[in-house]
Amino acid sequence: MSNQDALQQYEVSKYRTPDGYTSDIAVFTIVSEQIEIYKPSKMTMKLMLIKRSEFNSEGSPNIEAGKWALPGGFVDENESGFEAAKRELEEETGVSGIHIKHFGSYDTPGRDPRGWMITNAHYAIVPQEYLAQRKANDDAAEVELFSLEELSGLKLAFDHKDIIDDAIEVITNDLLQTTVAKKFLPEQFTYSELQSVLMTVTDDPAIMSGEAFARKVKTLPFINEVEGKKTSRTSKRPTQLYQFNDMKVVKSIYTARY
Amino acid sequence: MSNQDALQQYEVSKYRTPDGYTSDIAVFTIVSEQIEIYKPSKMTMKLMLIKRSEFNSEGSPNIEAGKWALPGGFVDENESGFEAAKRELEEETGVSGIHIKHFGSYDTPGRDPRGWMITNAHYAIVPQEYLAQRKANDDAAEVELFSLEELSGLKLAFDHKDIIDDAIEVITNDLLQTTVAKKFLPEQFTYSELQSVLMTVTDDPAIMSGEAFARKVKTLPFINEVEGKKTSRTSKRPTQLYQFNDMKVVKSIYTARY
DNA sequence: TTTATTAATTAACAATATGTTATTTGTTAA
DNA sequence: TTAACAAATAACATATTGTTAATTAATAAA
Repeated sequence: MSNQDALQQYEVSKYRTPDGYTSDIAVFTIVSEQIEIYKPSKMTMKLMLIKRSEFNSEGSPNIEAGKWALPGGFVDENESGFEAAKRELEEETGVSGIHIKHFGSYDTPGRDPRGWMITNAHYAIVPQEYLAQRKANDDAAEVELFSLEELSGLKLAFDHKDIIDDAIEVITNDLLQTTVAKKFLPEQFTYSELQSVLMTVTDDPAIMSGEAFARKVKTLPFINEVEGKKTSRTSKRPTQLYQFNDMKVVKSIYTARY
Repeated sequence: MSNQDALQQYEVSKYRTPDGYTSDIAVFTIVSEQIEIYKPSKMTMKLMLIKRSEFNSEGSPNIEAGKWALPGGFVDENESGFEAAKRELEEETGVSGIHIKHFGSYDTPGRDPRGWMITNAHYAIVPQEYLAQRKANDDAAEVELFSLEELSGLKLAFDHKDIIDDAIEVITNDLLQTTVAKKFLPEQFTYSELQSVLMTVTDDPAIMSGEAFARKVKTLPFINEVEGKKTSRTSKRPTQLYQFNDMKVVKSIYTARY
């Protein structure tokens, strides 16, 4: 019996199938407020949410209208959920080629009143300039950036509260245990800029201490000093620039210091 | 316009929906071969695969027959993909209450010749005794444990090669960066047993060195010495037992040693 | 021009932690 | 008794960290 024959006898209609397949994206950005020139910026992690409108694009009343939600939408038949997320991110922010990563599936029965709906959750990292641009382009749409603390007070659509909580945990871990921090930084950065990014998700004293961290950055095998290149972004005194190389790092909790 | 009204106007049938929604499980176990009594066992990580049969339970010819595949199956309407994975794991191994974790969604168009099929991939950790039991119960079924090296030579169904590669990467990272190693160990274990588990996925010299690792285990905040309790499983000389506490650990690559 | 200011950098050094080799211990089995 | 051997401890040179202090290179105010 060949695979062909087996295929002919397979009836797709035999099983009850989901009523919808969507992708949602938690878009994170770090907003840096440079209080004064020649000072390191104060960085804050923010999440972009949209307010669900009263009517959808076809004029029908919208489900969960008025609540804040993650951007997202239906997956087309000829694309993967990941591709759909990329497409929707571009539709929402006008940005492509940005870091985006799948981190979970949400399919609890009853999570969406419209039926058996499955969503794939992704997080994306978008530099703040892009989002500022988008906001300017489409001022009517209700799009807003919320700091992680502000999120707890919001009315959120569907099970997006759960998805967002998971997204925050995942991005926190990834920032500390992988080199994604680079997606929040310019190609070349100072130790204090890297430090500020990490401090949006950790208060580890080994990272908070300026001298220790500055010394440590020089020894990390996945970061290179850019010889002779300096900037005055963060200090009057020109400051050494660094950049990530493409080394892959996995470090165990059994060899760490505590 | 209330949510109720919106719901009434929503037509489920408007969108093309997937043809099937499944869950697959990569079942890992560590096989320990104790060569001699009073010696630490040699541990090897293995993955359980099933050989797809020629005909399915209803007597119809089976798709991808004869190839090795991850156990799994269709998600029911009234359960989540995670619950389906638990159910299927229990059907396959007779075990419940075991560590199981979702790690990815696979939905590339064309991945399954039967149509638009979405699968959620999970990994499970099952102590070898359970699998030995299962094998004994159901000797006819083609179920086999493969070491990670053996996997590369196999003919695998669908995109299970990709899923398995991802599963191995995920479990490797989790073993090193979380405390899941405990799921491969008895409640109380010796430093050399923990070391053997970790050595199935790493060759970090800081973990391989007996003296250094034994010293380090005592200082890890997420592992407690079980005062006064010893075993002779691994040595003639009674050996100190340890156990994990429930501390949650996240350690950054920026503070590790290289 | 001089001086105050400040982030970055370097220095200094005690306190910890690690890698390594050697020694001791507790037990079994010959 | 004694050999064997994993575990445990010791010993010590080396490396890393936490901390505090000093220095540097620039700007901006006086």
